Amino acid sequence: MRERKAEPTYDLDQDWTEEIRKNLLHWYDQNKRDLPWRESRDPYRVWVSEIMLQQTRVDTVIPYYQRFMENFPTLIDLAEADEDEVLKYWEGLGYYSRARNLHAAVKKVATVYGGKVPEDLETISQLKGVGTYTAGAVLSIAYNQPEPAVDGNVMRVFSRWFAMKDDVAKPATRRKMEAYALQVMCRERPGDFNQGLMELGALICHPLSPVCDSCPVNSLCQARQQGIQHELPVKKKAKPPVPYNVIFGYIKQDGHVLVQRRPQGGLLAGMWSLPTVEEQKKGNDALIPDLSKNLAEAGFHVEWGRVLGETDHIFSHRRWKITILEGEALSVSQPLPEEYTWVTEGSWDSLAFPKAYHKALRIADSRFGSRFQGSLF
DNA sequence: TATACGTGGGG
DNA sequence: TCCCCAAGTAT
Repeated sequence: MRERKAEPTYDLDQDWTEEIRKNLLHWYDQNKRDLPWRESRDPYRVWVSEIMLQQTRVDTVIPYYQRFMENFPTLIDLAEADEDEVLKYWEGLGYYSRARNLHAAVKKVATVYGGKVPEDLETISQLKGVGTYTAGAVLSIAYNQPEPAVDGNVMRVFSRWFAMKDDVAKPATRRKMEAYALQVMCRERPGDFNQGLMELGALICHPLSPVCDSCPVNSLCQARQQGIQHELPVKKKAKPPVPYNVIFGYIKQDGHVLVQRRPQGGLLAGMWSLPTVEEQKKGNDALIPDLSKNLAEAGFHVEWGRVLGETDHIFSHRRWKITILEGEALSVSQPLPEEYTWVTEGSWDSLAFPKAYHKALRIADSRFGSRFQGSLF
């Protein structure tokens, strides 16, 4: 067992605790949604769903989860897959490190743990991409262990139940919430209790307009009693995205387009792209020599042509103002550097591209009138 | 501890 | 258009 750090304990009123468990579980039994990952308690299936659901809406995840499970029905299937295939099934979901970490972790489980997802907190927490929340979620849902699984929903619910004004953006606040969660936890039904908390946050205890009239525990909620449910949770505002000028090179030769795998770390790590340069201050024109230089260092000499179009793409932390520039490869590196490859124009769905590049490829396709038909998008 | 890391939906 | 948000983790 992992040693929990010495967190303060909160001696909650016993009657309050029992009533909240009873009301929450009863409400969950009556109102829980039919979701694909609730059809079994297979630890692998629970695990995949929890990774996909990180910072991602349920409605967005459902089709991805179904496609993923049809193609990788068991942990061994996923462990034996190529990383490019895994990324292809993650294409468009975002936070792509989740997919690479999950794949690496599943391979470790297959080889080191005999294909069985670890059942103890210490071991499962060492797997890539499995943090405090995911460890608690898998252990409670799949293995019925009384571990807290405190996500954004649970923090919102708790901040209201206990009228807490701690900033939920701070890691220390979540640790405090986990201490509360351990106190309130239903030891008989840990998985349902954790899911009930999250379901309440998702269906009733909304961020902006909580439906307190429909809440099964409204009489037990301190924020409601004080009429401050709309003021909670307290959360520090995020910084706005930083604008960047970006150029995508759409470089052709003999009906093929040059594409490049992005580096293994950082933004869109490991995904395919068009050759790209980005800069905060330079204008787009000033960026062209940088792109030429990058390509020359890889052995490509390019003559630039028309601007094919422009588009914007907003990440959580930066905003790309993209110019798509047509180019013709005059001379080509032999052999082709590892991170580059040629794709037949229009056949983009053989590789996994993030959304920003899908936008650009769609613009280029509309220019050239090719009949691009992506299989997923 | 604060920041990087995607994307899409809704008010 | 803008802002907030959504089942977090790694560093």
